[in-house]
Formats: sequence, C-alpha cells, structure tokens
Amino acid sequence: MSVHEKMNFETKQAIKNAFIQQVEEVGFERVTVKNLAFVAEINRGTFYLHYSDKYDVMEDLQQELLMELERYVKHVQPLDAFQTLKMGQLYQPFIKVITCIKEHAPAFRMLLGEQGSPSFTQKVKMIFGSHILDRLSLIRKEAQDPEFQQYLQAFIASAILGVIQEWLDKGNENLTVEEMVALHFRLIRFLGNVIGTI
Amino acid sequence: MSVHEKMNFETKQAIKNAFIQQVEEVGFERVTVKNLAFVAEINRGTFYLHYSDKYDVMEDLQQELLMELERYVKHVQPLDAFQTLKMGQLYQPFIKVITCIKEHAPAFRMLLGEQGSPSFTQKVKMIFGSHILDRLSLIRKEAQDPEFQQYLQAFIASAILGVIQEWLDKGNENLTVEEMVALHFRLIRFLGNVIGTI
DNA sequence: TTATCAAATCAACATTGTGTTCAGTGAAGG
DNA sequence: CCTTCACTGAACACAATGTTGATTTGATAA
Repeated sequence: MSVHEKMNFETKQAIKNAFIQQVEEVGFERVTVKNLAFVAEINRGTFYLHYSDKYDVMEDLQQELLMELERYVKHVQPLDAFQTLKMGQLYQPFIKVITCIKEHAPAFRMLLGEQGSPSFTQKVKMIFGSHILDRLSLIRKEAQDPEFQQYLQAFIASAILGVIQEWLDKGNENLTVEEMVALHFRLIRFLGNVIGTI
Repeated sequence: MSVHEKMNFETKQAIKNAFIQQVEEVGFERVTVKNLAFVAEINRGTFYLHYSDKYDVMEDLQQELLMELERYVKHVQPLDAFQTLKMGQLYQPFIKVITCIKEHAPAFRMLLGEQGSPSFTQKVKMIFGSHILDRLSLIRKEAQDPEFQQYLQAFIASAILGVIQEWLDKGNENLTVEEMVALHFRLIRFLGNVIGTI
C-alpha cells in the first residue's frame, strides 16, 4: 500500500501505459515490476508508491474501463416498448459500446485480445448484454424466462463481442462505428434468411 | 528439455491434473512449479524431467485438446449442398464439438473459463467456426465474400462458444448434449423471429 | 530568495521461486 | 542377482520481489 495521499497522476498513467505495452509484447504472465519500471522510466521503488504489484495495475485498468463502459451504456434513451421496436432503438446500447471501445482502443485491444483477460471479457459481455436483454424482453415475453434469458444473453453478447474483437484485431481504422453497426445489421439479416430457408 | 525418452505416463498425467486444479484455484499467473510438484505429489526435480516450465504444461494440454477437437469435428459426414439444407446436417460439426467438450469437461472448463486462455478460446472458435462456415457457404453465396465471411465466422462461433461457456459454468450435468442442441435451435429461431418483426 | 514538502530516487536487504546438477534409492524385469 | 530407469533429495547460482531508510529534486508560497 502507498503511504502518500496525493501523487503525480502522470506517473500512474505512465505505469498503466507501460503495462498495456508490456502485456501486448510478452503477455501478462511475463510482465515484471522491474520491466514496468524500466519502460515507464521510473525507479522500481516508485512503482510500489502507486501499486502493490502487477495484479493491482491490472485491476485498476479494468475498473477504469468498466466504469467508462457503464457510463456510455447508461446514457441511452429511456426504455419504451413502441420505440424499442425500431432497430435503431434496440441497438442503442450497442452503438454506445462500439463508440466507447473505439475511444479507448489500445487498452481494450489488449484486454480483449489473445494476451488479455477472460474475466474482463466476461464482465464486458455482462454489461452490454444485460442492457440489450432489457430491451428484448420488452418486446418478447419468451425472453423473460430466466433460464432461457441467461443463455440468450450469453449468445447475443458473445456474438457481438466476437465481431468487435475481430474488428480490434484488424486495427480499428478499417471500419468506422457506423460501418460496424451496418455490419451487424447485415450479419443478423443474413442469419435470419438462413434460418428462414431451413 | 527432458533427457529421458520413455517416462511414466501417469506422472505427466498427474502434473496436468495438478495444473488444471491449480489454475482453477489461483489462476495461471500464480501457479508455481513448486506448488504443481506438491499437488501432484512428486519431487520438484521430477517436474523438470517432463516439462521445462509451466508454460510447457499449458501448451501440452492445449495441443492435446485441440487435436482431440479436430478429430471429433473431422468425422462429420461429407459436405453436400442438398443435405446441408437440413438443419441437422448444418449442425453436425456443432454436435461433435459439444460431445468432445463434454468428454473433457474439466480441462475445457478451465481453459475456456475466467482463469483460462484467450488464445485457446480463439483457436477453438477457429476450428469449429471454419467447419460451420464451409457448410454455410455451400448454400449462401453471400457467405463467400471473404471480408464478410470472416466477421460471420467470428459472429457465429462466438455466439455458440458463449453458450457453451455458460453451460460449462453451471456444471455440465445441467443439460445433456441433446438439450444443448435443442437450446441452440431455440435461440436461433428466437433471433429469427425478432428480426422478422423489425 | 529561501524554506518547505510531496514525489521520486538509490542502495541494501531478506525472501521466494527458478532451473540445473549429481549422487542415491527402490522396484520391475531379464 | 544385477541392471535399468523413473524418481528422490539436497545443493547451487540466479533473478525478481517487496520493504526500508537515507537522499535528491522541484514546485510552491512565505
């Protein structure tokens, strides 16, 4: 634990950036405090004035991003059964999620990537999955069965996050937020058609 | 590297089991060779006769499971556009995947879980995603556009794996393989309906 | 200008896990 | 009976950890 109350914000930020860079480079397990200090250009002792260990940095970073994600998702328009029937309304939370992730792309790319954290991925799914499910259950009573609801949420949230992960992998300049939304419309429409023919 | 050629198979197995148990308990990063040896009830030196470090164990375990998964998935009936039109045919690879994962539930639960490996998860998605996509592109020319195909595969494979992860979490006695398949039919039918009303 | 104080530095320390080596043990099989 | 071989146990140098205490830096404000 740190003894000091107020500390240089930029040092913490430097540590977090070094952390993101190092995890991408060697994977979380191979990150050492020694190397973090070197990359962040601080003394190893200074690290311990801010964090107790590398797990502490990881948690701080995840907390920061999850709160940011909540903030974005919460600012959707209030729920309304009639409005929800419009696709744009149903996907309001989804648009927010894409925007937020694009805003913090390097951190999300790391945490959702091959060297990232499964528990973080799970939490991200929960956050926007529950918001989408809230809207779905307004227009479909079937989506209110708790057992089914749970799997439905896992299904939809995983599908969307899977596409987002692919998008982050490619380097996110490839597609804009609007194109991502259009892509999802196309994917869902495609699936609907396939199902229709069977 | 190990010096010996033939070694006791049970010792390697004991190490792998200890590894699965330890990763679930403390997470991969906190697993130590010292503890693995203790849990597996072998001398620490003996560990190094079989593996060079804990990463080596992780890779061995992943290889073993990925090859097993390939084996299951490959044994599907040959592709045929007419047959593929039947839902059961389209989901042949999917049924194989569920069966294989259920067969090796403890290892998959660990590797696909919150303490698991994102890169392993990615590889599993690729294996069964590509098989499903092969079948889909037989009946839908749209699924042949490489750019779209890539995202479609991520979308479908992630959705299915999301449900499987949920199923593993709950303890897999909860649903049988047949019920899992039925659940997926229901999920896809549900989505089709929702899309239809928009 | 100078005194102050928080933040960062630097060196030293005990501790813990690593990976390697090597002499020894004990059971199975020719 | 004696060889073989997986495994044991103890010792080793090495590297990263987390902590401590003394010291330097630099911004602020009296």
